[in-house]
Amino acid sequence: MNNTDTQQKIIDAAIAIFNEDFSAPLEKVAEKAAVTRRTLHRYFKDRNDLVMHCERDMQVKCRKSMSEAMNSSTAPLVQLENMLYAGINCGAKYSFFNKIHSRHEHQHNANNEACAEYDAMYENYKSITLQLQENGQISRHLTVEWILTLFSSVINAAVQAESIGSIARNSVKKFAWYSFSKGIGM
Amino acid sequence: MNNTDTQQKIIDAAIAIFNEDFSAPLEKVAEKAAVTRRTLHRYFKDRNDLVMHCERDMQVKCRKSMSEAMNSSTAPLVQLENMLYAGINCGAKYSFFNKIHSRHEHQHNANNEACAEYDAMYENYKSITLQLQENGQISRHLTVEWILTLFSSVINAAVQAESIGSIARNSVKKFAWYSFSKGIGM
DNA sequence: GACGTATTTCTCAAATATGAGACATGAGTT
DNA sequence: AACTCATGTCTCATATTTGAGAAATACGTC
Repeated sequence: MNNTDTQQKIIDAAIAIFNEDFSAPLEKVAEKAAVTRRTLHRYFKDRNDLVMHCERDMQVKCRKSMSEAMNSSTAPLVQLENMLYAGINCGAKYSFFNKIHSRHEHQHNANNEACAEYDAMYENYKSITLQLQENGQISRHLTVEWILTLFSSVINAAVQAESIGSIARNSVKKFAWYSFSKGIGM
Repeated sequence: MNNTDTQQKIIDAAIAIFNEDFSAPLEKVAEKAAVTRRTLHRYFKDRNDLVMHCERDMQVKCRKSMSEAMNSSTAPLVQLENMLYAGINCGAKYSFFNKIHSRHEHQHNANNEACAEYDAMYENYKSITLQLQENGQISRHLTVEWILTLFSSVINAAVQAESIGSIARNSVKKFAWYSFSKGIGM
């Protein structure tokens, strides 16, 4: 196995584990990644280094998916739908990225690259929402903040449903979009 | 301060902390509860004991709120709305209770009191949902599982929105019910 | 103001988590 | 078969977390 593969495998495992339990011992990450703790430490100096790589990875992957969704159309509604699917596709990467940046402990710093990315996503999203509200395509009495919170929540729900496997994989996205779009008054 | 007050204060703090970070050091719980770690240990034998007390507390509180909601009416729709509000009122207690019982690691045991309670809530909820679907009051093409997942997610969203304070406190419940009810095709 | 109880402070031993060196192993390359 | 590179194994030092004893202190009550 290529060494960048291993590194990525560890990062993916870490994101999955830390998303559920941020202070979980690195042993669990190693276990999930099917490597030794010793190997993990060869790739990442320490816990903090690993977390930073996770953040970077999430930032890059989420940005990529989200901008693809944005570019998929000029119609805000289509963009929004594809952004929802993009979030679901990113899975834990999206969930954790959001969680970490909306935590209380996390004090925001616009100079930080990941924070800037989060801001950018937020702004993109906000402008689409406002446009839809102005056009009267979605409810005007909901706040943009609530709509964003709901957006993340529905993605979480979908990701969770997929991982539990309680719902047919191909139905999840349809359900998610149905519930979200109706939920914002479409 | 009464000693049961202190115990409860610690449990509440623990639920809030563990909900966000399950393996967080007990120091953080003590800090949140505004007591010394030494005091915490006088009330709880060890970490596991504390977690068990948290589970028990969540189980009792959630059951109480949920059964009140159930008894508030015989109309499924009113029951459902009040169950949503009940969940939001329980805050982290509801979120964490759900999280813990729907985790992968957690293997379910119907003999366990808390698990039984979770099952009971689930069944209650399920029967209401099915009734509404039969009556044609909500969409029939969504599965009960998805509706439950969405229910929990919307509660999480509301709880989070309240704790962040990004949305006026009295609006949150209205938004949540609006989005949830529309989201299930009402 | 004395008394009992809860809590804090200080301290320390045990348990667990972290990080890394030294060497063995094993798969793939030439 | 000799070589390389990634990974595993075994080991150990250090750091952090955990749990509890002992004495000091705060707090309400009588």
